[in-house]
Amino acid sequence: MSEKKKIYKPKPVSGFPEWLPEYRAVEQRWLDKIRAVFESYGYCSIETPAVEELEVIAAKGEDVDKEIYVLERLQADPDEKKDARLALHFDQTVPLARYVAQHFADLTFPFKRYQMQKVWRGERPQMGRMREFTQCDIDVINVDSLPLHFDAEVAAICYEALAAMDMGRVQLRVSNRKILLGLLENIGVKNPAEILRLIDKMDKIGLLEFKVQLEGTTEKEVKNAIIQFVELSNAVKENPSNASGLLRDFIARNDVIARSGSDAAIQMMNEGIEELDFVLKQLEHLGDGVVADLSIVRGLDYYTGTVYETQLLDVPEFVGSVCSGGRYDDLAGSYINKHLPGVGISIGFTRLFDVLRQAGKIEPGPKSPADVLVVLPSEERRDEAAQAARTLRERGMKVELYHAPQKVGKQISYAEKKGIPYVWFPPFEDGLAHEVKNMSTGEQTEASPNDWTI
RNA sequence: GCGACCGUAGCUCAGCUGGUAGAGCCCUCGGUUGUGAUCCGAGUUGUCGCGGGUUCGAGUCCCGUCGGUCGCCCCA
Repeated sequence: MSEKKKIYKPKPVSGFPEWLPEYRAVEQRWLDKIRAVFESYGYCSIETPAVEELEVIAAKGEDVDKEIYVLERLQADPDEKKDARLALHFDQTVPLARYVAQHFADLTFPFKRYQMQKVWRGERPQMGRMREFTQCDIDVINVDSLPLHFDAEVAAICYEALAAMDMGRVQLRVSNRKILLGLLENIGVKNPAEILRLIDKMDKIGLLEFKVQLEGTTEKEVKNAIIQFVELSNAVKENPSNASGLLRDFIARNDVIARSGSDAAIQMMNEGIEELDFVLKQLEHLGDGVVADLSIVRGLDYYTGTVYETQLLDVPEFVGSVCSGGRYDDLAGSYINKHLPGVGISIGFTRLFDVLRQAGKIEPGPKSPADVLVVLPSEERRDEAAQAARTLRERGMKVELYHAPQKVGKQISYAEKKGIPYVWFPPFEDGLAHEVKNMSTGEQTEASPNDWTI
């Protein structure tokens, strides 16, 4: 009686992506390139644990709570309530804050670090949105004050990292929150969050729909000022090189601002304009890869100045940002009694990779890293084959030795399927020479493991 | 978390208004002796997501449930 084996049918867990070897190879190559660019600017690497105490993560507050995965044992002890609850981190900025506070005495400031790790968010997955994904973060943190220079530097680094991969045109869009926040405060907006969210959606919904949704949110005078700002924002988009001129002009002409404004608010706007101006000037060498875009707001409320988003111009079907960040006045205020301003930007690596993969923009790599497959002619000749493989490996090649003395055709077809470019034939009989076959041309020549090169 | 759609072999899917499962790909073997990608032949593979209901009979209809895709919220 043959009882049927119970099979648990494998299925993917939605939002937890995994790739086949040929795509994983590309992913690894890309990560190496990003790392190389980060390090070329002198940023160091750190890694923090996958989990933090829930208290630490929830310090960011509000509606990110619902995205946090908590960690617990299936069979928890009844008295385990006493222990701190653990949670998977949902970004790398909060762990960085904790890290900096914790190792404050041992770090050298400005602290420049990059971090490439998985993060987890309990969201409904869809195109470009996962529950587990890799982010490549780069941040600078300093004590008391942080030069504006870094706002430009981190953006330039990320742009360079993206350019190092073959992904078509990307555009980094920069704004400064002080401009919009100053304006809204200035004109006395009572529900800034709602307005900000709406402005952030401008690109997606268009000016017409924007005006419709703006109806009923606030009084007329304020509304007009906002619409004027959005029109200004569109004008800047059309003529990004004149961003600061357009902005200054806007303030000078706007009678709502002139009449009702508080000095502090106007000062904030001006500050924002100065800062944006400086950052854009520092990034001029990147051409139209970097533009001003006043409609960029960013949801996370700790950003206080410069903010960034990045679009893949050659994948129009995906409008989300693949690389975002900004400046925060005080990163670690909730963990240490120091003032630690910072600026950082994060490449949404998995999003970037998956969107490009689905758009057919990524050429898969070989299924094996090997350069050479050494054929095993027979058990009697295994030593000779293994020796040839060792010699080639010692000379720097990646070499796989076939595992069983099967028919030669089978061994070659294995190399073909795995994308191994060369097949090595040890002598099949005493006195014969080694041979090597180039799989793409089919050409086969005599060769010696001691001096053959690819 | 809310809404719409979907769930048949490892993969992509077919299965008409209910009558007890099929194709292509993949995989394995073969088309003699030491050479792949083509071609030809043969073969293996399914609790039709799960549970219940209607029916003489359900992959096919109904309910529930779980999973997936997309949209919204939000974001990398």
